[in-house]
Amino acid sequence: MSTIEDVARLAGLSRTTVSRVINNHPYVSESKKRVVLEAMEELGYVPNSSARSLRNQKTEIIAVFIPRVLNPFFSQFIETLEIASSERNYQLIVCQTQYSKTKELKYLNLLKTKQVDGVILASLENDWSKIEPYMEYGPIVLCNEFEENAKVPMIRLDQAFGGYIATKHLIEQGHRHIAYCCGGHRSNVAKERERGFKQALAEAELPFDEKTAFRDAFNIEDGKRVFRELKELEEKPTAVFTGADEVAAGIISEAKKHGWNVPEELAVVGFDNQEITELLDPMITTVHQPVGEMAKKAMDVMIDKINRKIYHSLEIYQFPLKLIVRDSTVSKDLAKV
Amino acid sequence: MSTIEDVARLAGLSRTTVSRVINNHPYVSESKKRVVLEAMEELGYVPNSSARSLRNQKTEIIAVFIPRVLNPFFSQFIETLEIASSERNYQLIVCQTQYSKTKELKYLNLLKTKQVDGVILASLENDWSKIEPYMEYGPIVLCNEFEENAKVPMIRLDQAFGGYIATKHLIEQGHRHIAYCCGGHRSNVAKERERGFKQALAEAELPFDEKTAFRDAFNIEDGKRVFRELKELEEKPTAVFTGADEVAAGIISEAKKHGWNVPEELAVVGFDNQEITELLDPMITTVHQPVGEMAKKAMDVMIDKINRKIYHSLEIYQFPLKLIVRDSTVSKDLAKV
DNA sequence: ATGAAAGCGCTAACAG
DNA sequence: CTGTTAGCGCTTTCAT
Repeated sequence: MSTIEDVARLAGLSRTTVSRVINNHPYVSESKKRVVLEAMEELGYVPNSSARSLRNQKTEIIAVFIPRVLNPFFSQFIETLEIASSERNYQLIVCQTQYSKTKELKYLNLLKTKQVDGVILASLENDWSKIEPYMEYGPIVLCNEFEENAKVPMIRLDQAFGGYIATKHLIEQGHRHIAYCCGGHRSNVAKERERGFKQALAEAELPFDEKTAFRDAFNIEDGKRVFRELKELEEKPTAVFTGADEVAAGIISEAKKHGWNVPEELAVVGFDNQEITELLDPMITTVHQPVGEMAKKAMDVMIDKINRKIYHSLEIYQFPLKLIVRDSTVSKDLAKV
Repeated sequence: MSTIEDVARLAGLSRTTVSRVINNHPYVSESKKRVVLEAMEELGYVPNSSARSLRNQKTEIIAVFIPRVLNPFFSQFIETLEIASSERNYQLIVCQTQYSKTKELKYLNLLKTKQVDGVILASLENDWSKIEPYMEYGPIVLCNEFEENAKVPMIRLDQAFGGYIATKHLIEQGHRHIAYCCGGHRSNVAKERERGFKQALAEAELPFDEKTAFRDAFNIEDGKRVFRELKELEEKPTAVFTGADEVAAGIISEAKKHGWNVPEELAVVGFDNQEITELLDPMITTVHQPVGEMAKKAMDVMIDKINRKIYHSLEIYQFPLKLIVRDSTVSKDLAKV
């Protein structure tokens, strides 16, 4: 492993000059620059990043917190975020909190130990009061998940609107009793969706039925379970709003297995617009979230915070959601009439 | 940000002693140890990891190369790998090569610049001769993807066996003309599967039909395209072997849209045993891969290489594959008879 | 059992 | 335009 010293010696110059060449500083004559470049080439020299990090107090690494990668929403998020970070010459450390407060706190030490320059939180397990103190050590940006009274940049989606348009669509299809099925008790994302859901009901003067409200549905299996509970109910809903396409897919798949017709006997809306929505029969009506744009924005904001070194600043960037109507809410036969 | 110096001063001791306490070295009296611990606590001291990395020539970070996270096989891989690394107190940097040679090479510089302690390659774009030189700078471990004549640890799955059992199963169902549909021309994983596929055909004295061989199918869209090409053929196959559940799902979905019955008119086997295999109707017959075990083993081997500092060592760890028979190859009606 | 001092590889005042 | 020098925060000989 050759060092800057070796390069300097071979080039017959000082470390400073070599450093200047590496960092593209001005005031280096073309001739010496060439000599340095040749020496670097000959030695296969590359600057040691630990040394740079120590000296510059900057690692060029960003950590992103998510519950888990396997959740397609988060895979998609990570996919774009990694591309965005790579384009900006940052590396991305992925931290899976697995919905655990302890893990989240443990990973936050990356900021304290200066192993990363900043943290993008796409999920939130602890109370904000537990997180906030870490901002002394570096920028934290909230993305997707958010917190009403935190003074940090937040990149969010208009979840209330998402809940609203999906529910309104179901009401327009004539449904009067719509089950609510989302994930995360503490999650503000879920709370906002619920708010939108309730608003749509209220506007149509429909009551919210707590007996058909599920707040712990995250995956396919949960969806299947929800359907099984639903079908045992006295007063069965005719439609269900879900907070994830996987949950919707689970409900639909289980419903079909029990001989129910979707959407005729049970209409289902998903959330996220994942690939499976076009794979199932019926194809799933869902709410599209601009995950990629959100990820890119989060990365830009993060890098801005790192450069300006101002961490406590309330900035809100909100992206719109869009309803995508497919067959799980609108009968194909009906359409033909 | 307090440093080891601050702690030493507050404790009225030397940096050396503080360092010994941090690293749990022997020869520190209990009393002084307590004093140091208290001082650390009071200052909220945490060792700076850049300084440690520089001094110890170790970052405790591992990079993993995959084409992209969105591919469910790789999401699953990353999910387990991240958990495994976290358990061993390593951080994981995710690098998406996006099937690009240039990107792969660019990311390999992480090893050269000492930003990571090692690289786990789960995909491979460049010729091994381009990769091998980087082993001068740190360990490279091959996982999933492999290379016949590389002298490195390889953690692999018995892909030839996977191709073999899936194909044999189709033959046992009476199929005589089976399409081959996999991804990656250069990939040894794909080549091995093809070898297994051909072996099964050979044993049944069936010919391999190059006209129904697709070697560029990776996702749902590709699957749909493959079906559309298949159905225009003069001599249509009655079954198709695929290298990914997404591809299988695409084929099945498109086949159903065109009014074909699966498996009666076209039987389909997937690969990976992803969640969607149980979601579609028919549920997809597939080959289960022990991704989690592979990931864990890769992490263990990597850490062993880092600690022993021996990089060029040919070690092969192979995990078995398993056929999971569902409805996309065996008619449900037939089963009832 | 504890401390003084050197040095990991790099960058940036400062001086010239 | 170039070089000298100090120091980022830590660990580890080598003394004592």
